[in-house]
Amino acid sequence: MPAVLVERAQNPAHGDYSVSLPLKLAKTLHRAPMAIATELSTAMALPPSLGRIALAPPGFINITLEPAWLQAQLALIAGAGEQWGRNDLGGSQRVQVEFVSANPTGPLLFSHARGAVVGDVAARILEASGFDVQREYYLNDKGRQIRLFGESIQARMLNLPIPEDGYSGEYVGEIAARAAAEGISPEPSTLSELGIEWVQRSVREDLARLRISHDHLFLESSLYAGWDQETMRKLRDLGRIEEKDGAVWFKTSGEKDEVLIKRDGYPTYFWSDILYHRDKFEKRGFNRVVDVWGADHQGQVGRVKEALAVLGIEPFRLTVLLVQLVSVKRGEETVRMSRRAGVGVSLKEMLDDVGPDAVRYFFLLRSADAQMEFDVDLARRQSSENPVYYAQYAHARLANVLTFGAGTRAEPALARLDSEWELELMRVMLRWPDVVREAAEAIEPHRLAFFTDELAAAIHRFYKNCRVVTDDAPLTAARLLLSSAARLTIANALGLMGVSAPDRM
RNA sequence: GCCCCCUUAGCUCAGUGGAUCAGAGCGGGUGCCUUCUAAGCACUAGGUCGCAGGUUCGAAUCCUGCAGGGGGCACCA
Repeated sequence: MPAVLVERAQNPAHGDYSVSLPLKLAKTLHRAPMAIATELSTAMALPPSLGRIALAPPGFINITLEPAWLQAQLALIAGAGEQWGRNDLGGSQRVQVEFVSANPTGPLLFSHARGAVVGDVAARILEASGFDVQREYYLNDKGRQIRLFGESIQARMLNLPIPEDGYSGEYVGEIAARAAAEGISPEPSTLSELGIEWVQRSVREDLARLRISHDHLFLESSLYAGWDQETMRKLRDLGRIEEKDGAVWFKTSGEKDEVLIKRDGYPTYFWSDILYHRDKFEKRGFNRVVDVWGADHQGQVGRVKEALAVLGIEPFRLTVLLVQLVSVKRGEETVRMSRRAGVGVSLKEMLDDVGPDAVRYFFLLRSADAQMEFDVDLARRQSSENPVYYAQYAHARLANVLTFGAGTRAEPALARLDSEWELELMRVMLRWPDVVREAAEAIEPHRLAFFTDELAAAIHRFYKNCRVVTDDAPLTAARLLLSSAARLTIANALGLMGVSAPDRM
């Protein structure tokens, strides 16, 4: 028995909803699809006030919503306020979204911002869908990179050569200068602490400008206060641990095993990942966890999930969003961001250049799993070509007209909202709750941006073709109600994306 | 060699089983401001949806193979 019963009609000419079940049942029932459609449609007993049913070959049942029903929704939408579009998919399940989590050895690059925006909006979507969400930042505050970071600062303080694979950015000099000014002794461990503090402040500032903040900071070092030994014992009991060549290995079910603790005594990132994720599920009891990682970490997904399975945690509870690379296009020049190569544009620079709204909206106009090119010249333009302004302008126009018509006192003549533009606008905005729910189910933030763009188009067409404030008070009142519902819808959509919805532009 | 993502209009990208679905934005072309913001609207693009097979009543959408781009496959992070 096919599961999907009612879906959105793909073509507006076919109505609002479409049922293709007859086509799916035809084979198993050995009956003509149209005959099944006829039978099903009579059994559906759709209230006539809601919509009407039509059959279409080769076996579709189409449902078209009645204008009166659409019109009656406006007051409900306008009255729902911030609740409009929210759903209860999550049923208060606890879900953690972990994102950004870059090594604390340097300021954020623009490429980090993509994951930051995707993670933040994923969190917002899940919140709007009834999940109890925690935003977590994971801080790698131990390990080789941290030691190198401290040594690099020390080298700058003492005018020594920077160690091999060390950090050479300008900010390292700034940190060294500050340490010197405060009379801090040039010990690498002290200096790395100071450096992390400095970097974290910079990261928080950049993220704040992007309207992102986390609920919880998790220190990697906290995993090594007993939890590591406890987990190691458990894996040992499960027969998954082997000591070989001076290192500690995790025995996988596949060809090659994985090192957990290196010969030099340092843990691998894999080991930290295991401890960290076990902590999330077992110690802190999250029902689900969403991690936002760069695409270059793709290879770790499988082995982390395998380790979770070994520890008795169903792997499906962990969703890893792999965010693909970003390149930055300025004029004719394209810069590919690469962490390895150490080239890249800083987030701060881009925020200064194009502002948070454009950064957020542009990232959301691409699905996370597609590599993207960020067109700086387009994002920077304070004019019509810029998609951000298109959506914000739709909101500003409605806000303006609502102010302009605020004195209207009349019973809205809802039935007169019957032009193609008015009905189209109602149909688009009524999709909003489905968009939120589907974005939550798929964890695909970009769906919000594509919906917003469609909604903005419907708003602009309505505005162009239907004068709102006129001498005709009942019609004016009706159109103001429509404007109010539409303004609320696009405000909520922009709000879920963390993009501002200005009243004036 | 193996694994993951991508390959759709000049450019950047949506759409991942359904019926005029071959789309949007940008760029290019042409119209539209005496009335609530023209940061807008209306027309205008002929792209074998990388290629070849397969499954299906039906494939951009699923399967297989191949090609191209990117990312992984370390006792690196």
